[in-house]
Amino acid sequence: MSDYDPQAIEKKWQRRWTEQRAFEVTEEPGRPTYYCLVMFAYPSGHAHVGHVRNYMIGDVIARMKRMRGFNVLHPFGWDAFGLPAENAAIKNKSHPEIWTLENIAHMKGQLQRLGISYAWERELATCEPEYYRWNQWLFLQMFERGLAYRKRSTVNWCPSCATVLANEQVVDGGCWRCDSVVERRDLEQWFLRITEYADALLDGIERLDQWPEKVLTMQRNWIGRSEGALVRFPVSGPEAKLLEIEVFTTRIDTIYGASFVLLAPEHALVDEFTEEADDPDAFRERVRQFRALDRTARLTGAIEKEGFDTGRTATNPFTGEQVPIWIANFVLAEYGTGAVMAVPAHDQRDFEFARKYQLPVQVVIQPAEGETLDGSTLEEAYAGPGSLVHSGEFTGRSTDGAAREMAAAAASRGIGTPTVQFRLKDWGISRQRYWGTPIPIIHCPHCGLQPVPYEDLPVELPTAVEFTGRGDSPLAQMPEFVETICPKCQQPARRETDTMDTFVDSSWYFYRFCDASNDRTAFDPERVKYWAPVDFYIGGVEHAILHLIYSRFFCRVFKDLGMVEHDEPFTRLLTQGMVLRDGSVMSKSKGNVVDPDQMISTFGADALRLYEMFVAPPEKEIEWTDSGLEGSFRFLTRVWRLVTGLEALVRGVSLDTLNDADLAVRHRAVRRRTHETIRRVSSDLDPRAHLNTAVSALMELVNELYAFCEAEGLAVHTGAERPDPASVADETRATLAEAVGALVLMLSPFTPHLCEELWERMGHEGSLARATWPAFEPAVARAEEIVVPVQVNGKLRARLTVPADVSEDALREASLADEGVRGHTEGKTVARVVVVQRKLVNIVIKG
RNA sequence: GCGAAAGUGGCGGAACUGGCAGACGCGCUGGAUUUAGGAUCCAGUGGCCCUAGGCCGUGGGGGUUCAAAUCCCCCCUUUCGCACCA
Repeated sequence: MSDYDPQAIEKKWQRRWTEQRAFEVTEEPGRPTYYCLVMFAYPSGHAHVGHVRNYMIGDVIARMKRMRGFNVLHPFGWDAFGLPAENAAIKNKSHPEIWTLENIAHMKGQLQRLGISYAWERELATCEPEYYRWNQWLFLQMFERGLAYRKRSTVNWCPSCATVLANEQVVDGGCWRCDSVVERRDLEQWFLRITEYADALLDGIERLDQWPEKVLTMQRNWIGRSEGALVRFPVSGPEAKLLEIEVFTTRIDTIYGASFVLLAPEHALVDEFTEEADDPDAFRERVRQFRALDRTARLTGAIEKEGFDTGRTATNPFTGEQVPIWIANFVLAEYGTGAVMAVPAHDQRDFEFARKYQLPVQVVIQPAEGETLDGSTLEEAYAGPGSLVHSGEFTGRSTDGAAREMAAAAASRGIGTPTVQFRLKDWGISRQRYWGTPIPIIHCPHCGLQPVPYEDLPVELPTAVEFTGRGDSPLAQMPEFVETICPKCQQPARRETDTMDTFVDSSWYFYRFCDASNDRTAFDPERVKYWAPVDFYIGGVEHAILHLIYSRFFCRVFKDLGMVEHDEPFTRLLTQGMVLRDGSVMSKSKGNVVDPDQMISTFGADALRLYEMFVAPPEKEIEWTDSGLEGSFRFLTRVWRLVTGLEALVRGVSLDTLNDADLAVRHRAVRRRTHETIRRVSSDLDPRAHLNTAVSALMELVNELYAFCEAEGLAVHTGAERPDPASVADETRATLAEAVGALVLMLSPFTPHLCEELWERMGHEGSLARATWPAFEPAVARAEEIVVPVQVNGKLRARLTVPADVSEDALREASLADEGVRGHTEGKTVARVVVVQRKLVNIVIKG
């Protein structure tokens, strides 16, 4: 029987933490700081045990760091703008704010029932004007610096969400949120010039040595830097019309093999050529067909490569030869210049195209070894290194360095320039929806785009809005919002009715936490300097390119504004694995969600917390199992029985008199285990963040203490009776007091309620939240005797118990003399004895 | 197709720097306690051989080494990322 009652204990301590404001923080100069952050939450309604895992990892780290003397900032907030709120409002004929605030209240309750040690006084929600006014402020700062600008462009349009998506939000041609097939639309849009920082963002990756390599690779790919050259091919035709096709190539070293030029169907010259074609209608129709091709298929390469001859030619500026100009469906208008030089011998796509349409294939690179390549017999393009052939004055050069040299040559002849291209595009932030930050711009028919004056911020979202679900922006339908006065000429003007992408909100919230209630600026740079950058950031890998690249971009903008001093916002990143059930991610639609409240009411928050930390390392996916949770609960019951059973014995016992020299072997063994556990748990938590093995070590300590108690005749293991302190030796009581104290302290980041309760029962004053992490004493942990395995030819044959300070020679002699070993060495020649001090002996024999 | 990570008992996982493979937990088996069940406690639990004892064993094959889950090469599988980016 156990009287462990998690519900009562958890309620008691949660109330006490709140009353004592145990986790609120202020700046304390001179103390080391630690900023532990979990990605804030979208208030979708209910947190499930998958979300919760993220927060628990953060809480264990935060609590541990606090006990190790750090001033820990561990805040939480809400990524509260976004489409689901609006959709729910349309469906329920309600208001997004009502839905959002209700969800926040519910989820906050869930988190509080888990006993997470947040600095709740810094809680923020991005839908509050007190927050989003600073989005507007930052937007205007960027507008002033040309980092926010407006342009007409073809954009990704999600028909279901009725809004624009950034490139980063299009996944496999579908909307990242609802999976609808993304369409193309031409719209005037606001962009943030993230490309200005493309090189800086790429270079910064090199210094992110505490980020998972996987995330860095994804960011590198996303930025997609490639060095190459722009080269102009003059179009042949009437001299009055000097047309040129500019191509981007990374392989200018193959330009002597460029035997035709390919244009994207959307290229500007295509319309020109259409008009001048022999049969403009037929030409136009073919172009139309290409342009109408499914965009997803074009982007993913899922279409057959096709093209047609424009009938025009251009001059290869290096060879002077006339090469045909074709239009090809696989050439992308949005990358480079929308035109490419085709070198079929050395590019597989061009090769397939050339073979299909019988276009010439000229080999200009010969590999150093193997057969000599021949354009007429080639079976696939050769893209490797080699030396240049048929390349005019460059013949004989190695591909190594030739590209740089030839780009320079192109530049000096005025036919091209070395250049760098990025796959990264500027970030389109306009959204034609209501529930987001209004873009603080006024369109004046006379003065053009006018920023809303800083003193008029925030531009607040009007509350009396109708949600029709019609698809156009609700704000655009509200004359009282739209109609305004131009701040410059005082004439009637119109407000911008688009709102900002919610990723703007989440790109700097970690700074706002440092100074959450500031109503004069976004944040005080001094306060951010005190806490930031974030030391440990924990969240899902799904944000590897979206949120994490935008935040790195904003960090640089703030640095240029003189508001932050660091280069990177997040020093260490941990991407936690998802919690699966029946092999798939938990979701409402699959009906496989595990509700934390239900688990809490059965087993308590502590058991849930422990289970999620113990089952696997934080980075790994885990499969939810009820029996695993039961096992964790069982362990906590064991801890409860052990500590409450010993409570009277250890209360008030001084550890000062503990001295190994006076102790029996069995007591020394317990102390050794205690300190060995302190060492292991400490390093498992920090820096390794292997929370699962830290828990294992604590379980081993508990097992050892049970065995010790049984051997000492202390009947705690059955819970049958509580020993009388007067009948137990002082050494035993002190040994147990040390062990149990360390156990409760080290377990407390995982199961804080249980440990607080036990700590109090053990007679300690004050909350564990402010207690000190146990100190590791190497001298105690060091064993006087060690067990050394002895191998013969690599096979384990004996274990020797020897003094810890045994000499190499003595160990060798003892090994050779061991009876079990001699059975294997008898009559053989010992060729060699490998002795690894304190670790192992390996005897190598022959014959 | 390219790139990265991973593959260890019935299951989740451990083994940190090349040094006792399987810690810890789940599950299972046996025992104690109990009217019974549950709970609890104790013991056992990689496979094979009848045992003492031994042999085999970290996806498969090869290699380096006194010694390999760990390092190298080839192959297989899974997961993730990228995918006509010129």
